Amino acid sequence: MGTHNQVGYRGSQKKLLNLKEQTYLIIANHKTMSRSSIKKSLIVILGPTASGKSELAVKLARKFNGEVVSADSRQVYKGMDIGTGKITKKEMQGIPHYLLNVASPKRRFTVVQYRKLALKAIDKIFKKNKIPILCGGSGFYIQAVVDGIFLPEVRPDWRLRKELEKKTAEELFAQLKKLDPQRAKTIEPKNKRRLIRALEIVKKIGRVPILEKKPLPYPVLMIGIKKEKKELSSLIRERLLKRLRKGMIAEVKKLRKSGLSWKRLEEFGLEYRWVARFLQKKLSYQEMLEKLQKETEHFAKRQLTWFKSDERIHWIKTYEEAKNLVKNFLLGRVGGEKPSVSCHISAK
RNA sequence: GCCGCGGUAGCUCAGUGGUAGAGCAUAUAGCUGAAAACUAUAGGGGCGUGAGUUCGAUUCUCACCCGCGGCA
Repeated sequence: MGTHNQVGYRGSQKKLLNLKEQTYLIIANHKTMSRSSIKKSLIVILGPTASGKSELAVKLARKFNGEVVSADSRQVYKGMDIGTGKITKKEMQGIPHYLLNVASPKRRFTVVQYRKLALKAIDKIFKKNKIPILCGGSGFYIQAVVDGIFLPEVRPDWRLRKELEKKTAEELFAQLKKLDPQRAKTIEPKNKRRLIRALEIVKKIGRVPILEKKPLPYPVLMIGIKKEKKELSSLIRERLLKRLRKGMIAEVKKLRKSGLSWKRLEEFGLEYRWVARFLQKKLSYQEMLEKLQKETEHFAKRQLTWFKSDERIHWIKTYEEAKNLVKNFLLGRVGGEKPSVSCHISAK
């Protein structure tokens, strides 16, 4: 858990905020919300899968002169469209979208790359005097941008990882404990993937540095789409059937043909994992449907677990609510009871 | 009707003469360069029914009930 609080951020941010608020007040007074006077700020749309994030983002972008930056760890890949529910040209309604199709599925894309590209995109949008809308369901990616997590400059070493993969979690944990007891204290002792990464860092730079965070220097409004569990489950079902009708299985076949291994498809999870298993005749069509439904519901639950602890998020049910939030946010008086910006960890 | 196999957690099944386990499901949580990935925690069972053997039976014996397969 985040025990290492950076109280320092709070203070400096507050100062920043006050300055901003004043600016906004002036704008509000003059009732001149013209493009050129909009100050830097970021809107984040998040929520569980199938909750309707993309649509909301486009609507808000049209209303408030914004552009969308995707925060989806799978939509960054080219050729993965139907299975990831990537927005279509038509659905974009002329609103530019960034961070879609920026990577080849043959290579592994990571948060660090995402963060760099996303910040670049956001900057580009600011230069056009527009409002960036970060939209997606990958909590880690959103956090990387908004809280500015700084991960150690150690690139993945796949050869080393393959070596370490052979060991058991117990062995890896023991090794880490010896080399970096500090990190060993907080790591999940049975999570091989994390243990391997930690050792990778240790072997390169001695120890895993304490996580650094540098929140964005401008206000952020986080909006979460709230859905009842039952409704979400039926949304997932409908969407799944729609994807199949649109040719999701053919898409996976095509990816396979383009040279992706079954193992790689497995890694993508959900639609790609289960369609791949179906294509390998490891289960029936019906079983695939059932599995996919369940797994997607689980995924949605995991997403909510991730977002739940973040008190900055304003949970909404309708477009109207979102619209009002954004309006007030841009006027500098967003939800008085809730700080629009606060340090993620200190909120815990 | 006869023969065989089976009846254990919501489901699929392990298992033992000293009152039970796994996977999945359900609920909950974590997350330091794979995050749709990866990892963990919890609840839940008169072991088909009745009798017998035994200090003790879910485990052995018998009868019965139910399911599946074969023979008639």
